Amino acid sequence: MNPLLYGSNNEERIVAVSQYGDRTMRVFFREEDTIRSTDHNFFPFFLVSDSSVLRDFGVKTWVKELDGENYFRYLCAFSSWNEMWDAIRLMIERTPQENSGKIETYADLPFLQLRTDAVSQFLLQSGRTLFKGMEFSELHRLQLDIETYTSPGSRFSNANRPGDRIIIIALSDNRGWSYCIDGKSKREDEMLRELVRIICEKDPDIIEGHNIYNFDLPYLLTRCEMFGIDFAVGRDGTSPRVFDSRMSFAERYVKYSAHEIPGRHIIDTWLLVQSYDTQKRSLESYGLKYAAKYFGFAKEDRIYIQPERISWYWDHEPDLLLRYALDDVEETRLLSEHLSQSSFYLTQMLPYNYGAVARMGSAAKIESLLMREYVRQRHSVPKPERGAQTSGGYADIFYTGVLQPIVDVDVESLYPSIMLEEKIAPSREPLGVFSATLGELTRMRLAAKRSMKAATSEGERSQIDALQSSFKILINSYYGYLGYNRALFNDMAAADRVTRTGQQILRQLITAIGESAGTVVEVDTDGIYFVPPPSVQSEEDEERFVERIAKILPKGITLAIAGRFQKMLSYKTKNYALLGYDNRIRIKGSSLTSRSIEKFGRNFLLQGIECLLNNNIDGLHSLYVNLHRDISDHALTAADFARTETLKESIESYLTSVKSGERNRTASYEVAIAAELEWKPGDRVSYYFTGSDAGIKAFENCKLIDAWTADSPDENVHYYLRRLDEFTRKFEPFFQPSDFRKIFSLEDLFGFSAEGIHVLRQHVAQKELNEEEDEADLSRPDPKIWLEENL
DNA sequence: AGCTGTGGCAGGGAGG
DNA sequence: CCTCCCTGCCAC
Repeated sequence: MNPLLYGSNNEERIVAVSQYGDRTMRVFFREEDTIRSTDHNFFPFFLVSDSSVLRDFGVKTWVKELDGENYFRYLCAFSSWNEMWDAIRLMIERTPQENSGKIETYADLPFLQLRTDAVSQFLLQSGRTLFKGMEFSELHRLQLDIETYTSPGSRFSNANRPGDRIIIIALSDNRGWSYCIDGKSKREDEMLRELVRIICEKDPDIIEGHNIYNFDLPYLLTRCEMFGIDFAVGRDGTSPRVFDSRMSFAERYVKYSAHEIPGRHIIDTWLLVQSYDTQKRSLESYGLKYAAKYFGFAKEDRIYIQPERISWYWDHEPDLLLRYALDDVEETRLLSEHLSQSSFYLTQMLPYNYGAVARMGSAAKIESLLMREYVRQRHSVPKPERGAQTSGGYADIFYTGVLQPIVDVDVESLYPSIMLEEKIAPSREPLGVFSATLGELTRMRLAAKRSMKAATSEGERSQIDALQSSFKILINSYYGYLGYNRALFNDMAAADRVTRTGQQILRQLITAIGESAGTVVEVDTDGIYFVPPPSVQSEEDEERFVERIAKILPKGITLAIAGRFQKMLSYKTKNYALLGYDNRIRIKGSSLTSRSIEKFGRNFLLQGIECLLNNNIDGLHSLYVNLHRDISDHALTAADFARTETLKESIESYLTSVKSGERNRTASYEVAIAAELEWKPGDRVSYYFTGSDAGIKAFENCKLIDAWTADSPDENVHYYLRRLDEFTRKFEPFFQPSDFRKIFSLEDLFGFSAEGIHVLRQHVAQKELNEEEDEADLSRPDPKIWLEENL
């Protein structure tokens, strides 16, 4: 049976499994020797927090009390697979709710715990919960947003402070209905009761909100508790279950309070926006208003009210605030429509419900596919392998400067293709589910892409696109799963084989392009930017050229043109700018564009790069002179020179690691502590530097951005002029030293002449393939650089 | 109660 | 000055 389609017919489908009431059921893996010998390590067994759960079901169990740190009190194991299977079936019949959880090993116990919602790892839930065979448009989605009153003098709203309260509850759905519960005509307890009534009557499948986990739901629950109201919005009449959770987005993670409403699913567009941004990296903030504008969902006549002015508007212009709140829920609906569809379609393939899938990382998704099949075939599963990958993608730069024209070629789905062609899979995965599902997902994605071409309406297109992108997300995670040190089926050596093969393929392509008289400028993992040979003129020529190069590739690996550009400014590895044929400039890399770079610096770099790409040396000079003057004259505002950084640690863990000398004090944390901000890891803080000389200690001379006033500007001019110098130095590789000094000097505008100044193109010596620890190499001061003719 | 990976650049603190 | 180490941010 196709593991991806498991449970897609009614015979195979198993209804939701979980604990009942406050009785919790957990799944454990037990060391093989206790039950049955096998070539693998673990069998699944149950752990229950209350053994009477199983006794109630008449299951014969072996119960042992644990002591010490383990917070579960009882263990139960089964003497045979059939007994366990019977127990699962019984539970299924008797327990209608859902669960959630995770995996953890206990070093001192022969158990591997699946703290995850016991059985959702193993078994499919009801068709309605997994939305098998349904379309996104069939869901009933309700959007919710609350506005709160903040007592004077406070910076943040707080559900526990006297005077703070809910003033508006804005609601809408995807069937054209919208409504405001208005605190002018109702008491707050009446508002809350009305909300519970409306949710139960409307009976939506999904409840959506922007930052609903961390703000709206906790606030609502706190207020309900104060009024003694049961927030019973579950389909079974129960109130939400709350637990702390965290979601990781590439290098950072955010904490949030997950809520589960029985029978419904919660979608937090704040999390979805961040998840989207880990791939695109183009959002400046994750706020609703910014995100709605970014995606083009903001109406022209949309009302904007600064968060700190909400209470004022409530007192003076409540009607405007009502419109504002309705605009919020509408934007939430549109955002969610755009960002949650792929999770919806993924749900149909995974043994998790929609709300869980939207919160889950990709490794957990892959593992659930594997686990489901292993349990179905009643096969034991391995323990995670310790260790780490040793290799990654190949990245290199061959030229700096302005080059043209540019073709960008990508090896399509490099790592997945390698895994399929070279048959790379976890070594401890005898059932072959890894390769089978990867192959099947790839096949389904190609089929979806083909049918997209035949789609007639825009709605159909976007639906198929969501489907194929949900395949893509999973497919691209298979490689990451191999190297994940907590994955049950991980295989570090296999992960290394994948990346090494990828590196080889890239090097082959680089050689082939060079031998065909193309000029490779920059490469990274699976893509190459190069200048085609002079004989290649038209777009068709380029296509033929790429086709010819692609002939050297192994079977199953395909090359495609990912983009064509007028010019490229190549700066450093993973740092470059592109000038498209649409005259748009795209800047890549943390040293040229980064959210932690001050706004004035980002603008300076952007405009400077624009000048370089257009060979406008005069413009570059005046850009520098003007900015230098503005900084000196205090003509910038706090928004221009503020630095915004993410606080990745909690205050406790920051202070602990500073105390133990593990890390140094940092301005961002110090400023947050000094201002008594209450932050969660993942929150961002904006600050600026004060003091009167450039050699300040940053963490001792910083203030929150709010502390700055135009009347008494106390930003450290010397520091920011030094920053400007740091930004200009990024242009150093593009000019002769004397030209560089001329351009970035305060010489009078009319005295400056760009004559004779050219943008340099330099060849950068390629990194050694095998870094041999050889004396000669170490003594060499710098990579060899050849100066070449400018363009 | 949860978490996919490596490679690369920049900036700051601390100590030589 | 310089180097080391760390964190943050980004490309893929």
